[in-house]
Amino acid sequence: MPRSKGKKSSAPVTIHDVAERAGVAISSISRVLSGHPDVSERMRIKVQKAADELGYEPDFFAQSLRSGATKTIGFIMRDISNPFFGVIAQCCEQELRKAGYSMLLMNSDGDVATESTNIAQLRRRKIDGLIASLVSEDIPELNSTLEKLNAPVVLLDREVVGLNSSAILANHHQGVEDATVDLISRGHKRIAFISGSTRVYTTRDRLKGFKSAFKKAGIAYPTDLVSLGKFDAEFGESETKRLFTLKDRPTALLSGGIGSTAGAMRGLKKLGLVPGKDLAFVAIDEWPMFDVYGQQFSSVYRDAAMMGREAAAALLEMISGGSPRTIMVETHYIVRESSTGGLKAKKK
Amino acid sequence: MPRSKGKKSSAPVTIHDVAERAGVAISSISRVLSGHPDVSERMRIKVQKAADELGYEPDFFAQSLRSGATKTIGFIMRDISNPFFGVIAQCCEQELRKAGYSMLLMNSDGDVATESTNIAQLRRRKIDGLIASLVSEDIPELNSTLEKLNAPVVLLDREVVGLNSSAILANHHQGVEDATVDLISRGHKRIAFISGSTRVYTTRDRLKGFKSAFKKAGIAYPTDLVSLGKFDAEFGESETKRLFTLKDRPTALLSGGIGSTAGAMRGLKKLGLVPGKDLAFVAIDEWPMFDVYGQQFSSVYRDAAMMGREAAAALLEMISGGSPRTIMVETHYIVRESSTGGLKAKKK
DNA sequence: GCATAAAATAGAAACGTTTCCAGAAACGAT
DNA sequence: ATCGTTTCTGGAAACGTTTCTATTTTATGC
Repeated sequence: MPRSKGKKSSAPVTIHDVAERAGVAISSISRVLSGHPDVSERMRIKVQKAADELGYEPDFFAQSLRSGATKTIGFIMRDISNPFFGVIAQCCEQELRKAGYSMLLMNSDGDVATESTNIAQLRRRKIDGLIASLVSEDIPELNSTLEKLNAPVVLLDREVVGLNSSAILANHHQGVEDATVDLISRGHKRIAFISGSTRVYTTRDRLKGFKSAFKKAGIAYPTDLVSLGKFDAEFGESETKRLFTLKDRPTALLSGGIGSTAGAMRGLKKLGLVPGKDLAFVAIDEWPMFDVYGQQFSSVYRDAAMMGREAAAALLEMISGGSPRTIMVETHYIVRESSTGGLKAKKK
Repeated sequence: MPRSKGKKSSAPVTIHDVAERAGVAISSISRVLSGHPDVSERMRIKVQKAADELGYEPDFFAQSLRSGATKTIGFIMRDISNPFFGVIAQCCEQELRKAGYSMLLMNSDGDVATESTNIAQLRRRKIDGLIASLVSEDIPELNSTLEKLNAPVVLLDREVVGLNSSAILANHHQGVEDATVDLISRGHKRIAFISGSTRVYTTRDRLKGFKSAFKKAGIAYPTDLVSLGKFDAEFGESETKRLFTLKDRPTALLSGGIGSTAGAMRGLKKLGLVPGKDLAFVAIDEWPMFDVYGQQFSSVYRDAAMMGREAAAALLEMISGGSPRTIMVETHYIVRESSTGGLKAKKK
């Protein structure tokens, strides 16, 4: 008689309790509840009844320990408070939940060490899959770290060579190129470009679009106005201030990533420069509500919700044996007020 | 000889492997690694060495199954893509991670049924604690559902009577009252008020501040201009349109919650009404970047980051045996351009 | 009715830990 | 030396499942 007789009603009910109540073996309980085919109708009913009466809920840890599947997906982002990532996370979680998976969320704070600690933690938790927006693509031990996870991986906006993972990539260069072409056609030559680290695809692909627009126009791109470093607001702000106090100051600005854009806007404000008037301005990635704020900001738009859904879909596919694949998400240049200005009434 | 000899190098290394390598019992491994005091220096070194050499990482599920502690915190929000909740989640996760906990994130999508499914899921996963912003406070079975979790709970901006949980409450009424008093003092009487469901503390406390401002001014508050229902943008937009096309249309608007505000702003835009000119406008809760957008929006501000940190702290405290407590977070009325306008050049 | 196959069930061995218990070694005091 | 303590260690029993194997029951074909 291993377990006390209902003394504490709060003691969780286990598979043994159900077996005792139904008068059958615990293996039969397991079989019924997991939908095993070799089960008689009589048994099914008897077990179901006992389980319902006791309000039995299988213990997750015991199940996972035995079966190996944890029904848990790791999700690593630089910073979930970034609304762009927030939308991705939300859509992703919805899809995963529908499929019976739960999401373990971790912020990397943009720090390589934190990220690697997080991955280690997720490995110990035996996650069934990982969705991540990595801090950097060229960490030496990255591939082995991810492979040791022994679980499918979906990367968001990252290209890691030699890794057998799926990827959701945005076609940044197209949108940025369109925007830059437009600015050039309006007469701009001194166009500033601020984005994050070149250690990630995002920045490299945006830069590609920027350069290619200048190439098409047959003019050299302004190397002194390209500032690549970090994605955070501080960097965006200080670089904006630096660039727009240069002797030969830019007439237009493209700022990349939601953090950079926030910083750039603050910087401009402090300099007393108004987008759409004192300079032309295009934000790469939209802040929520970009469409309704008083000031109309142009942008290079991409659909975060779709990226989240696609990431979930790709991961679930791999979990059920599918092969990794790369999904390309388009970006679109959206022209609003702020694309004008900056050219001292040259045309009007 | 229960386990194969290093045939597959990818086979995870268990406590048995370490024991074998160090030539000691598995119980000793466990004792060393969990920092048990009754362990000799010689043993400690020997075990540590073997564990390091093999790169041993304890299996999380086995640990949890045996010890009962999961080092996992559930986190339920209406919608993580809401930047306000995003900031809370981010700060919360940071604090919890520092303490060795991981965060299981679930969106309730503002739906009672989904929320309850999520809680059930978290119960099966035996979480050590829950932080939640509930859909509603008056669900009949809510208390028992949460108590069955058998884990400490911290509620965000919710008051559930008879539940032994901590709560992080924002002092909404103060900020809203200040804002309303200011609007009244500027000459407004027809002030519209849009916020979410009265089934949660948030709305009720805001309404309290709104009413109390009118009481102080000695005038009746405009019951026909108070619209309480949902927190989402659709509601905010349609109600704004309805209220501002009334015969006796309001001259000012307070919109509550980040979603409502988004909707309200869209609605105003579609009506061609400009905040700060055609009406006075105060947002309750700030969107990120409120300080830099071209249009300057007044707001009732509260510190989301602090709420996140406090929530984590309160939960960790309860996990280590502390008692539940209620933390009040102040709100502040921040006056910007949009507080002006709406009064047909009455004063100038 | 009987042999044979198929279906259903029970029992027990995992899964990888922690923790309890008992025994061995070390230590000081007599 | 001997005896009690204390300190340390090994063995084994949990934790709550799933799954393998063996056994019993039922169905099938003659």
